Amino acid sequence: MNDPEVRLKEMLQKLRERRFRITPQRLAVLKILARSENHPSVDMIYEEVRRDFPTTSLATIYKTVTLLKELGQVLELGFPEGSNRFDGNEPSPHPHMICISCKKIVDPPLDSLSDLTSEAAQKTGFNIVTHRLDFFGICPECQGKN
Amino acid sequence: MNDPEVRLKEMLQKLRERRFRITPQRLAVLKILARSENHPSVDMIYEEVRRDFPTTSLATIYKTVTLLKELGQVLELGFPEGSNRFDGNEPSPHPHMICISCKKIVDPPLDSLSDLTSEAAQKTGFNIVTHRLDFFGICPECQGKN
DNA sequence: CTTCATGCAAAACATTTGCAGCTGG
DNA sequence: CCAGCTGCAAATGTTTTGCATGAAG
Repeated sequence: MNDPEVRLKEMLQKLRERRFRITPQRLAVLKILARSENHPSVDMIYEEVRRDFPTTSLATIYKTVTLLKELGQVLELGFPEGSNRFDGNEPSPHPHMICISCKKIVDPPLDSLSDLTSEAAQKTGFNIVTHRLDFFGICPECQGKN
Repeated sequence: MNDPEVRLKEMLQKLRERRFRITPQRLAVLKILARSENHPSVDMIYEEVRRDFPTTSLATIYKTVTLLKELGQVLELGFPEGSNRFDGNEPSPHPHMICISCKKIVDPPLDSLSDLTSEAAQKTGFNIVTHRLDFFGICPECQGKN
């Protein structure tokens, strides 16, 4: 896991570079994303920010994560059947393990897909920009619960 | 590519096994999915079915693809930012190359991910049920168009 | 004939957008 | 100060659902 303090500084740096304002609401979102291991959804972030800033709106959370995504400071994992999840601690593409029971998302320690990516590019002629790899299954905790 | 005729027969077989009715609308959808190489969206299927059965509703297409998915006869590729795409010709999980410009989806000839899957399972303790691997980039045709 | 499928319209749901008023720098 | 942000509510777009009518077997 990356150092949350460092990640927070990097995020703030990117915002300042592009002359975006650091509002209390934004700072709260950044902090949550910088340290999160649990790949929060917009709703989870919203609930947490609300504890400190009860008037915050969902739209602001959406706007903030969208902005951070455009700055390359957060990785969005979109799901059609539910709300999207975000990784601000490690914003580069990497594989995810998703528990279909409790919806937990963890990062497996796997080697990169660079070989597979170049093979795919070479065989299809595509110019590959990014990728996404998700494994779906039952996490150890949920296996016990049956 | 699998033989569309064979795929169609397999699909019909599965429907009959479970005593689902073969309606003209369903048959039209099955045919499109069995032979499609282009991973059609519900809307694309809808437009095509409408040519033969102009009164068909979108809801019926949704119901049919959902049914086929439950029978394991179609693979759904869900996308949060747009409409989902379906592969009825090869319903098992496999990698996809997605053009971010023209939205075309093709199957690259890549070896399976079984090694990576077992490594991920072993390292995390997950019981892996399925997976999804997408590469996003620009297809050869769209590269020319700049 | 009886059960299941169709087609329509309304509902559901996450996300986006328009805009008036507020505020960071 | 004032450009850019917030918060509200309304809009969006895809997919789902309820229900009366129609057709498969």
